[in-house]
Amino acid sequence: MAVTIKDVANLAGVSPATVSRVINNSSLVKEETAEKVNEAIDKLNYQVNESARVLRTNCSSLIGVIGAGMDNPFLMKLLKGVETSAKNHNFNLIFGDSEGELEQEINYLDIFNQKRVDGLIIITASIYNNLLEEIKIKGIPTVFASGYVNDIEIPCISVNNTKAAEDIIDYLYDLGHRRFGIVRGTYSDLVTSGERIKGVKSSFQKHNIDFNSVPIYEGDFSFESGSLAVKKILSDKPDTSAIFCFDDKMAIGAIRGAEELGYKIPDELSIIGFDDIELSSYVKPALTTVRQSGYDMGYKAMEFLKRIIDGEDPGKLKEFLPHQLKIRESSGPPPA
Amino acid sequence: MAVTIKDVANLAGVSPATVSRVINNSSLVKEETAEKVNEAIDKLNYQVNESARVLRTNCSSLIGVIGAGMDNPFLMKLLKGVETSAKNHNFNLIFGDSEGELEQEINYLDIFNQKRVDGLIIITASIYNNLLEEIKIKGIPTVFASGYVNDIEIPCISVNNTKAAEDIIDYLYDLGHRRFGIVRGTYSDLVTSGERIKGVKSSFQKHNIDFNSVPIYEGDFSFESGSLAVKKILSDKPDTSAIFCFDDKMAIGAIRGAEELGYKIPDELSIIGFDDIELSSYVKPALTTVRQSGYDMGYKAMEFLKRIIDGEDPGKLKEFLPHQLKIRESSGPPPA
DNA sequence: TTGTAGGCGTTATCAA
DNA sequence: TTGATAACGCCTACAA
Repeated sequence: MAVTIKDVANLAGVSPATVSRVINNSSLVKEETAEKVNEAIDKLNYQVNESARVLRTNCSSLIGVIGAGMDNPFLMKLLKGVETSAKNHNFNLIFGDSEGELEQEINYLDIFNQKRVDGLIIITASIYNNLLEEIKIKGIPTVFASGYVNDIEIPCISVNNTKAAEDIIDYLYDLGHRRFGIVRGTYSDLVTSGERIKGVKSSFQKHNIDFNSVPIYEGDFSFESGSLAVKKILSDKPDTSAIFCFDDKMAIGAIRGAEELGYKIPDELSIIGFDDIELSSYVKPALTTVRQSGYDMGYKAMEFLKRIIDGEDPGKLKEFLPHQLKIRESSGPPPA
Repeated sequence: MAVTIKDVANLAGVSPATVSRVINNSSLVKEETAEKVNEAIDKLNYQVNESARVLRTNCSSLIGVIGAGMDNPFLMKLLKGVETSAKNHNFNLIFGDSEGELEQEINYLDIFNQKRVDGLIIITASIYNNLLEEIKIKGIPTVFASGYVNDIEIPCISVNNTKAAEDIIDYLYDLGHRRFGIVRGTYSDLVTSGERIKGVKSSFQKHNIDFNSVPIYEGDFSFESGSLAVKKILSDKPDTSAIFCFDDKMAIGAIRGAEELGYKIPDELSIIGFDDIELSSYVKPALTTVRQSGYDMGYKAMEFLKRIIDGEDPGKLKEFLPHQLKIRESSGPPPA
C-alpha cells in the first residue's frame, strides 16, 4: 500500500490535518513544523493521492480535450498551445481522439464527465449540430476552438474561416482563375468546413460564378484523400485551373496527385491549402496557404477556459484570431 | 451537487449496493431490479464518480504516457497505437510532453504517480540514464517504447535501431559512397540515437572508414534543424556524398537545405531518413528511409503493459519489431 | 438476490 | 497554530 498522509503525520509527530496544510501551503503553519513535515514527506517519498483529493474537493485539475486526428499537425500545434497554458494554471490534459465521429465524441464526453474534468476544450465539430444543448456540456465550462460557434452563449476561438476562404477565392479570381475545384473536409465537420464553404460561396457570388457548377469533393484531411479528390476533379473537369483544399495535408496530396496526372504546378494548375503547417514551406513547390496559428488558438482557448472556470461570463469570450494569406509557389495565374 | 449512487438508489427503491452491482454488471442481480435501476440512472442522468471509485478500488484505469514532441508524426502514430489498444482494455490515456527534458519527465512522473496511473509508457529516453532505477517507476508497471533498454528487467519494444542504422550505411557503401555525414537526434536522446550511432560505427568499422573523420551534427527532429545541420556539414566538407538523418523531418529539411546550397538530390548528394512517416512518400524527391511502424509499436507496448498489469513477468517482454529499408528518390550512387 | 456498514485518503469545520 | 472528526461517493464483505 502506498504511503498516506497519516504515515507522514506519524513520522513527523503531527496530525494529518497539519500535513495537509503543509502540502497545500497553508500560511497558518509554523515554519518549524512545516520543515519537520517536509522532511517526513521526503523520507517516505510521499505523493498525494489525487483521487482522494478530487473526491473531497470536487476539483480534478483535469481538462478534457476532444479533437479529431493525431496525425493532424495543426491540431497538434493547437494541443501544444493548450498544454502550455494548462501547465501554467496547474491543469493536466486528457485528450480524446474522436476521429470525427459523433459517437466517439459522446463517449469521451461521458468519460470526461466521470472523471469530473474541470473544463472542456472541443476542437472537433460534428458535435455541434446534434448535441451542444442536450449534452452535459451544460455545467462543465467549455470552450470551442478552431471553429466559430453561432450560439451566443458558447465561447469559442478561431480565425474567421468564412472571410479566409473568401480571401482565397478572391485572390485566385484576381489572378484570372475562373474554373475552380474545392476539396472540403468531411461532411461531419460542420463548423469549420461549413464556414469555409460559406466564404467560397460569397466570393463566387461576388464574381458571378455559379456555385453549383463547381466540383466539391470531400476529403478526410489526409495526403491520400487530397490526391484522390484532385484526381476526381481533374478527370471530371480537366480544364480546372485552381483548387482550394481545406487543409495543407490534402493540398500537398493534391499537388502530388495532379503531378501524377501530368499537370505542372503552378503553371497549369494552382493549388492552395489552409493552416500553414510547418511542412508547407518545405514541400516542393512550396504551398500557398492561409496561415492560422494553432498554438495561439490553443493557448488562448485554455486561457478563456481558465477565466470561465474562475467565474467569468462565458458569453463574452468569443474571438477571431488573425489569418494571413501566404503566397508561395503552388499558385499563380491560370494557363493562357 | 452531482447525482450520486444514493439518489439512484432512492429513486429505484433499492439500496446503493444494488445500484453499484448494476453499474458493474454483477451477475447476481435480478433482471427486473436491474431494469428499474437502469431506468433511474437514465432519468437522473447519473454518471459514476471516478475519483470515488479509484479511491476505493485503487485502480485508476489511467495510463500515463511520456513522450517528446507533439509535432513528431512518428510519436503521434505511436500514441495512436497506444490509444487504440488502451481503448480495448478500457484504459484512458494521459500524455505528458517532456520536450526531451529530463526535468519535465520527472515532473510528469510525479504527476502520474499522484493520479495513481495503472501503468506507464515511456517513449522518450533521456530518462534512462539518470533515473530508471531510483525513480518510482518501481512499483508502476512500465513499458519503454521505440528504444531498446538494456536492463534485463525493463520491458521494451522497438525496432533494432543498431541493425537498421547499420543497414543504411551498408546500403550507401554498396552504392559507392565513401564520404558520409550524420545528423543525429539530441544528445539527451540516449537510447534511440545512441543505438543508431552504434550501428553506424559498426558499419564504418566493417568498411574501414574512420568514424572520427565523419561529421556528426545534432538536430532536434525539426525540418529547420535538418536544414541547418546539413548546411554545416556541407560547408565543412563540401564533397560529402551521403547524409543519414535520424528522422524523416530532419531529412526533408536536409533536402531543402542542400538544394538551397545548389546540390542536386540525389545526383550530387544522397539523403536518407528514418521512420517512414506518411509524408515521406509525398515529398519531392520522395525520401529514402527506414520504415518502422509507430502504430504497431504503440499498440504492442500497450498490450505488453496490460499483460504486466495483469501480473505477467515484465522481464519476458522485450521485442524487436521488423524494420525495412524503403529506397525512394533521395538516394543513389555518388557523383562520378 | 438484496441490504447494512465500514473504509479508501483527503480536506474542511470546529474546537482547543 | 494545531488536532479531532466528519464527509466526499463508491465498493465489498458480511449478513439477511
